[in-house]
Amino acid sequence: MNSVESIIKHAEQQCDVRGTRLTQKRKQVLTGLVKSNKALSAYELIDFCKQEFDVSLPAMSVYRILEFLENELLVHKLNLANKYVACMHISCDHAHAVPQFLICKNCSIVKEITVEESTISDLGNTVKVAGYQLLSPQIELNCLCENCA
Amino acid sequence: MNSVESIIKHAEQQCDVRGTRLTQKRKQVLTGLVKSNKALSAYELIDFCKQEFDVSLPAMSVYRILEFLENELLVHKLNLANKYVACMHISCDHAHAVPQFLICKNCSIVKEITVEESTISDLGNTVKVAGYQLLSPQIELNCLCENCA
DNA sequence: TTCTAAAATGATATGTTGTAACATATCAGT
DNA sequence: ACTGATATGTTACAACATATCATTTTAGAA
Repeated sequence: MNSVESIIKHAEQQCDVRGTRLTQKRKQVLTGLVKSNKALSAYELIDFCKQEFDVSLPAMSVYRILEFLENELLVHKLNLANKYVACMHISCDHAHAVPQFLICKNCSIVKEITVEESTISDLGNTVKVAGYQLLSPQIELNCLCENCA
Repeated sequence: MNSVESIIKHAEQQCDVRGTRLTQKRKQVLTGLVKSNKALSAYELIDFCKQEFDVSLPAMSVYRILEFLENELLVHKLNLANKYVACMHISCDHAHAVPQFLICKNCSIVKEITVEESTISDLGNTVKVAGYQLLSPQIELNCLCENCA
């Protein structure tokens, strides 16, 4: 079993535990993200499913599926790029910290990093002092990856 | 002279110094951002110019004008919200640091904050270690403002 | 086993943000 | 007035996203 299949398997088990269903189409969309190994837009995922599985998904379905996968913590939405990326830690058992993302603006390869706890709490503190309430501590940064730099 | 006019005046002088022109339409778009006191989309600015000045701007023009204003450091683009906001420091003389933004997801009011230098350099360091190159150290965070919270 | 309610998906239309490509207008200096 | 640079207009369309209503699938009850 290759690593993609292994990750999907894990995702399926995770859904089982949570009492949700990783249907075929959800599996296909997730596969697209895992296989491509970078951030894809909803419309790129439509293309992937068409080419890979000969399945024509309407945009609406893809967005719903992505929303589901996000709720299951299998996928992250990158607001900075309007793209979606598979969570790096699907196959890890440990609950992982708030993700931070480095997005290559050129090739959409994403690095999911862990920022020092102290850096995040510094940031949270600054926000609090400003009187604002952080909706999500997810930080996204536009970068160039090693290849594209 | 009210504060909006005063800010526009400053912007005009700033452009003079830099040898660029703050034309009427550019002034109108900038006025929209300064007056509204929050982040607006290009299309919201079209509406503003129509209502306020009875000027019909095509989208393309607004995007070009926003690009110009960004280059002049009068406006910031918020990639997280796909909106634009007037720089808080147009009337300040001091050169200001890299801006960080708290965006109220509900009402689009934006707080431009200064994050501890050390927090930023921590972040930059983490990125470097990950092998990525930061394109812009601008951080944008989805929040709720005091009113909307 | 069939029925039913909930969940999932499909179909269509439309809204929102943004750019490409090319045309025209305006202004500053000769 | 002419010219080159800057600014703006026009049209068409690409890319991202949601609203609404219809249909299908599925899990479990009758």
